[in-house]
Amino acid sequence: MAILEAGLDMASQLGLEGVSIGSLAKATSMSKSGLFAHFQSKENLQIEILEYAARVFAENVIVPALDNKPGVPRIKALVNNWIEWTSQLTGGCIFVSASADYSDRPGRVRECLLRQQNDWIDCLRRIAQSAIKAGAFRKDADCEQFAFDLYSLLLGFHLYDKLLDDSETKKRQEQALNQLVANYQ
Amino acid sequence: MAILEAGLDMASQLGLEGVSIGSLAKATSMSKSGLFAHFQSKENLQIEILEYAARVFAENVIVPALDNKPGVPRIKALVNNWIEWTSQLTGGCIFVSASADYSDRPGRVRECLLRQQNDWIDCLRRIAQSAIKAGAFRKDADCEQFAFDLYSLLLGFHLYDKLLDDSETKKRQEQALNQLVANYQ
DNA sequence: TTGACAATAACGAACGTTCGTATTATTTTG
DNA sequence: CAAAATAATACGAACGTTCGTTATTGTCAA
Repeated sequence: MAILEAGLDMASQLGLEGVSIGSLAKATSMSKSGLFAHFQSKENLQIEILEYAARVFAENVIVPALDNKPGVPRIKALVNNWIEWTSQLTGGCIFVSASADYSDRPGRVRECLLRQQNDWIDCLRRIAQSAIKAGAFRKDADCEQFAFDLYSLLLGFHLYDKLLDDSETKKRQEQALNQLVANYQ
Repeated sequence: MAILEAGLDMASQLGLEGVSIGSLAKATSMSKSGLFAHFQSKENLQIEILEYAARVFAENVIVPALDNKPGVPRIKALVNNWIEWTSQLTGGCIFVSASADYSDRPGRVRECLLRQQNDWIDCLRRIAQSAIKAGAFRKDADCEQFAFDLYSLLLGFHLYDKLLDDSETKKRQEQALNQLVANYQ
């Protein structure tokens, strides 16, 4: 859907809360009312943008990573896909900004986001499990901890990359990832 | 300043962009115009909130951490102070949410935030250097990398703690910190 | 020591704009 | 022609901002 695509891009720049019906209508060359008819509230629009983002995310980040063989190749592919995903969105990963925005804003949007983030962390955990099964990680490696560590790394990269202009950020990320993987081998 | 204190709390919940003159006036039992006269624009208000936050942050997080002796004690104190800081603010660390908000929103607010974040990362780097000098870290430890790793860890903790309801988040953070420190010893 | 005057702070009212939403019309399409 | 999609128009509320005014405080000459 073209509206959601524009909405996603706008949300990545201004945050989900910054997407207004009027500005999104202008961006899609539609009338405010015509666009509004598609959703029935702003909350619905926000949720549909989030779910659209999750579909794009799964398609571009998760699925192609699973094509790689379990262990380090799959992990590195996932990280690179994630970085590619954040660099395509003008203002960065929508889930990162939304997580900050909705940390204390109850409602259906937050619940949706929470579900998605739990799914994502589950995904990271399963990737660690597949690494164990493939013999790339220690048998007793803590998969939940791995998910925490890896997500933290991605968040750190995101902040460095989007806010600061540190030209060495990519190197920092690679070094951290190598160390992280080593800690679990 | 009482206005800035209320503004900081509001900004931690709704983001810096979510602080409106009207709502802040209501929260401080002032008139919109009376409050507005203190700042001369919303942008000024946002910047003053950020700078107030930086003062509180330095006073409650950085300064008391420096009372501990260099090395692991100082690092753990800093981390614990940071966590305490984020838990006091209703909606979490204002710098984290602002970093997400202003990753693609040029202007004076972003410039101010960028300066502050560079200062913070410098602070982390210096703490690693003091750990080296005290013999707690390897002589060739990469202090810049340490700053990246530690800040990433804090960001991961922040997301887990504020968004998800993972009761094991504190344990995850401690384990990650122990591993992180070990990597540099 | 008092009276005049400037400065400061806060006020309520209103500006024009944008917000999300509702109702009603018009167009497009099957 | 019926139905679905889009547009037009309007609503009340909130937005940031400006205005003119009042109340309080501090300064300084008479």
